[in-house]
Amino acid sequence: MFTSSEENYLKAIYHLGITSNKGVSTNAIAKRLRTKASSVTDMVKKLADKNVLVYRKYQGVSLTKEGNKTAANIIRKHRLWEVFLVEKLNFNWDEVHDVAEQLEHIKSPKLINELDALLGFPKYDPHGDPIPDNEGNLDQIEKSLLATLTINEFGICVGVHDSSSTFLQFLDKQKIALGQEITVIEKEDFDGSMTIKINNKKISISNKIANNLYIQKVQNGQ
Amino acid sequence: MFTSSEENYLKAIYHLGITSNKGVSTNAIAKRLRTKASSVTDMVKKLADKNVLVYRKYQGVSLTKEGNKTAANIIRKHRLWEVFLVEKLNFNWDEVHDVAEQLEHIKSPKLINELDALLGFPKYDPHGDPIPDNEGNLDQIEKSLLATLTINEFGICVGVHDSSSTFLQFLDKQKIALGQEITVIEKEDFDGSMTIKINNKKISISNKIANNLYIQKVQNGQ
DNA sequence: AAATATTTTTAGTCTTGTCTAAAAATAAAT
DNA sequence: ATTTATTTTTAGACAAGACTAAAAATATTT
Repeated sequence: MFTSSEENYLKAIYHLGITSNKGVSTNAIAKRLRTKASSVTDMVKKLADKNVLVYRKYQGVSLTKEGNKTAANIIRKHRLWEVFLVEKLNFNWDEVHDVAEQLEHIKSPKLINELDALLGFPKYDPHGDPIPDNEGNLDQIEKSLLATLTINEFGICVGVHDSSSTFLQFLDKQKIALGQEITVIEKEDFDGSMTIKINNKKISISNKIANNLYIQKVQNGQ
Repeated sequence: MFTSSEENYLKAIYHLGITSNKGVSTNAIAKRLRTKASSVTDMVKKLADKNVLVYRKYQGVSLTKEGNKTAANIIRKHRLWEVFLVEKLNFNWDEVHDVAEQLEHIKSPKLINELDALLGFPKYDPHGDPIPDNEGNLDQIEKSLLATLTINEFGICVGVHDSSSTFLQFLDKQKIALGQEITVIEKEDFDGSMTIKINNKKISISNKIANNLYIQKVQNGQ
């Protein structure tokens, strides 16, 4: 069994490990958890003793098979709780994160299995992120950042890269939501902004926005 | 804001304070929390500094108004989660306690208000214990221990005194559940056991059982 | 009321998870 | 290939919350 703190480290390392295929650095973990590098070194040694990660001094860490499964399970819980909050308790998608951070540490296999059933075995959380199954597997759909689409390409908005509440609230204001069809009308070379068609309206969005929205291409895609 | 540990102390003192109108003793708290008296003294000083209880050396403690409200709120959360587990997640009433002990420490007013609404604003938990409202008030119904009923008295089973899983499982086996009508047929002076009618069957129960079942009298009662 | 038993508190220690400051290793730059 | 910069680790400290053992206060007996 792991403490909440240990679970948070595992989750952080899992997320950071997805992008880099090298070991995850001490500093990267410290930054993500808003803690100090020295604290990370301490914890990482402890987790290595517990066989959930491999640690070589100055070389960063990587999760073992067991560590990976453990981390995926925490993320599974986090995302299922997010679905619950939105679907059953009328939370908006920008309100769920902090509560789910607490709920993810509750220990009860029955609880999470029954919750999964209550929610109808969802495959994605309210931000479009996939929910790992009990074995830690998650199905990755083919999705592209909106910024990478070319003119006339279109698809369904299926996720956000940044899930900060400021970004999500911005999307709410612009009436941009998951499941909507988006077509690229125009792209500006100068600042990377683009005009898109959504809800049968044309709106202009900055490059930063386009780099934080995931689209599942419907046509012209691979 | 309080730590989980502080909350557990407040809850314990609240429960112990209901019976005794004197200060709650250090040892009583220690026993209930399965900890040592010295640990209790430490924590009690800290809580006194936070103005949730009054502490005088060697005289035990009592909750302040604020402490009482805080404790009631934790119990409110605990019992609402218990209802959720039974009503929505197919938990049996003997399985909910440990999970609710974890869930009660989750911090989110919106979460608990929405949960309350989802459950239809229940007034009692699965063991028949009343759920405090947001102000910490709880409605106490008139209930008596089955052991105190006299022959031919009858009423509805509305709660259990002991909510250990062994007792609850015993009740399941005997097909005794909340909401059922129970009539006292016979009482044995020798050992305090009694014969009762329930589900149109006569069964014999020990004094210990009768001392752990709450009945709301329907007739002959006050 | 003195003697004994019990309860409570104090004093000091331990573990977990964090921190700061300094040392050591690695990476980058001239 | 040295020097400089960055990253990482070590060493030592601290707060929270628990513990043991001893001292002090309160209760109970006789």
